[in-house]
Amino acid sequence: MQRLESLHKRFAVSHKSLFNSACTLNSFLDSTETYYDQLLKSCNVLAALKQIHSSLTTSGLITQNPHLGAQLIIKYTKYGEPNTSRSLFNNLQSDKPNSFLWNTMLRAYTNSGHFVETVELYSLMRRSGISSNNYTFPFVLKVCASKSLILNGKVVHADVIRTGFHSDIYVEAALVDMYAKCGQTDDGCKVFDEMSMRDLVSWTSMITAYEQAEKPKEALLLFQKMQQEGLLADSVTIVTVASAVGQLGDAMRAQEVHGYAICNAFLEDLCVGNSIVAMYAKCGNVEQSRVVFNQMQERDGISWNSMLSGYTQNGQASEALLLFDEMQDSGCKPNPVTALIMVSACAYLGSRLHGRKLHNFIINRNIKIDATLCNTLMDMYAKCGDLDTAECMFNDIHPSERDVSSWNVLISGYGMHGHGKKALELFTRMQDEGVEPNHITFTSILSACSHAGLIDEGRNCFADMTKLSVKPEAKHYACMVDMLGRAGNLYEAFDMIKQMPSPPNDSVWGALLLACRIHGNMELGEIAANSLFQLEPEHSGYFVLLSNIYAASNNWQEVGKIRQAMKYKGLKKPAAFSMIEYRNETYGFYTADQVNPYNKEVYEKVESMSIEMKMAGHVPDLSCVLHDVEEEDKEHMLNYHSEKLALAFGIMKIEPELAIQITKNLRVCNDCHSALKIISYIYGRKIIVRDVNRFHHFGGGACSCKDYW
DNA sequence: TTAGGGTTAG
Repeated sequence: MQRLESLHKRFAVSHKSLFNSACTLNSFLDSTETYYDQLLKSCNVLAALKQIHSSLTTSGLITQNPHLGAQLIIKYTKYGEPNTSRSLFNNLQSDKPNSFLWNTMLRAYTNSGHFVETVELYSLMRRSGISSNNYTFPFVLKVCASKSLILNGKVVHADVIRTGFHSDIYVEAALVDMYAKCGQTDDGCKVFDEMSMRDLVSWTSMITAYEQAEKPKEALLLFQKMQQEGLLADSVTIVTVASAVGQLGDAMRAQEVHGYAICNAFLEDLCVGNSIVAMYAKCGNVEQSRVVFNQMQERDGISWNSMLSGYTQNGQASEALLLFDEMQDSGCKPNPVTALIMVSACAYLGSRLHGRKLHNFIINRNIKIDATLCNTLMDMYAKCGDLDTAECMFNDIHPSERDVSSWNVLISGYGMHGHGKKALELFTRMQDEGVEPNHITFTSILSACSHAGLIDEGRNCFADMTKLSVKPEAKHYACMVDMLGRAGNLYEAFDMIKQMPSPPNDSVWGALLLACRIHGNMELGEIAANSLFQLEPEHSGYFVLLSNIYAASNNWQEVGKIRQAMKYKGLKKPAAFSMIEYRNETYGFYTADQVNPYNKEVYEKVESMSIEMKMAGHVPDLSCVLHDVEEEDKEHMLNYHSEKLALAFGIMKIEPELAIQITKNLRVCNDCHSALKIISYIYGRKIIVRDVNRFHHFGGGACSCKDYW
């Protein structure tokens, strides 16, 4: 309070000398603002402004010097009184109209986010015959850029040319930015190419334009050209360049950018640090992200969010959960973006416990649940096996507030749980309610048809795409190939790939390879695998699938060759891992796990389950063991698959009336799949398994996937 | 005596 009183005294002293000169006023206004800003955000700066305003009006100074009025206009708007600014502006300009005051009012509106008012005022300015100048255009263009008002932007561009300011470096940079943000990169490029002089900001604007248009190669090429012309980047340029490298996913270039930032001391800039963290994560080098993150002198919410999302993107959702705790310990408050990232992490993990806890956290912390967060929460529940809650949330959204993503999430939720018919019903309902399906809707519905084996319905949906002008992309073809492959129509699937308008990607060939593995087609399997080895030479999963095909036909020689190739390339099959939740705790099991706390009990149960299954007629499917070993050893290996260990744990611990839910990081093997079916029958238990592709609901000796997965 | 370029989520 004492500090506040002294401020008031200083204010009074300055106020007395205020009439002496305009210079005193400006510095006074600035100092008032700074002091109040720093000391008390809620302090009544407005009262101070009003006092000054009235003194200036009484003395008549305000009409003599336009800059005094301009200061008040800017500050009134800044402190939440745009209307007071506007009436002051109206009074002043009716007295003595000049461009400077108009520019000031435009500046006040633009910088305080009153975009509609900026556009309206500019329009009034034109009608009133006040001439615009090089200061006018950047403000208006900035609004057109941030609101994607391309039509208004073009009108302003015409005004720029008409008034002869098209060679002003500030106006040109603003034009480049406006076109870029309106998605018209080519027009922006044209302005950029025609510039007679370019400074760092012009170059950065154009580099950003390419980066925003997801053309990272062009962005980086331009960055190179800029350096060739002898310009040194600043921190803003580096942020954009880092983002472009992230889009490209080029780990080598990521190191170069990082090096450049270190050499030029840009890393001290918080934004640069954040962008480097995000860049490394997008290039798959999340360890390096963490190193940079740990080295940062200062961190804000974006730093934490970048690191959290880096872990999630790279499949290290558990690390994200740990870091989330650290974030709170450090005193950084999670924001809605943090919530979104963490909900996605829980969805990835398939952890219902963490998901629910997080949802409660979001509610308790009053984090606003907007449409996106709501949809992500629904998605999380569906992916954690709690489709009921996802449905409830969907029903709770007012019909007028359901967007296309809300429908997509639920359609895809039904799909992954094998409820194809329900997904189709929802697909029809959304259209009846006037919501247009987009490319994601079609991915969800096609995949739902595929999971449920609804071939004809799937074909119809694929045909609907053209009718609804949604262009089929590779991912849609992948769903179709998966669906046809499931039905055993391998050659029809292969024909579909050949007819694709764009080159097939890895997911398309991957779907064919999976179908070949299930139906034991070595000929097409080899074609698919060879294409995959060219497209994704480092992806171990495809090697494993092909070796599965050979193993199934006892072709151990080929299996050996693949193992050799994998060894040569340094590829390893990721360790199989299954997770189960019991009474607020999460338990994880690796294959042949020797470290879990229930080791002895679990292994005893596995052995007894194995006998029970045999008695019920289960024959171990030894083709699932890739190693060329004795039959008896193979059977032993099968028993210790991670999902079987988790299952044994679940049978022992989880109350009989509750479903046993297991999440696995890879695809469930054939033997485990039949074992799960038979166990569901013997023990009369409901077992839900989420594997890398979908959910399997086991009960009464059958699975919802109808044995295709 | 006013002006142009930036990072995180899906």
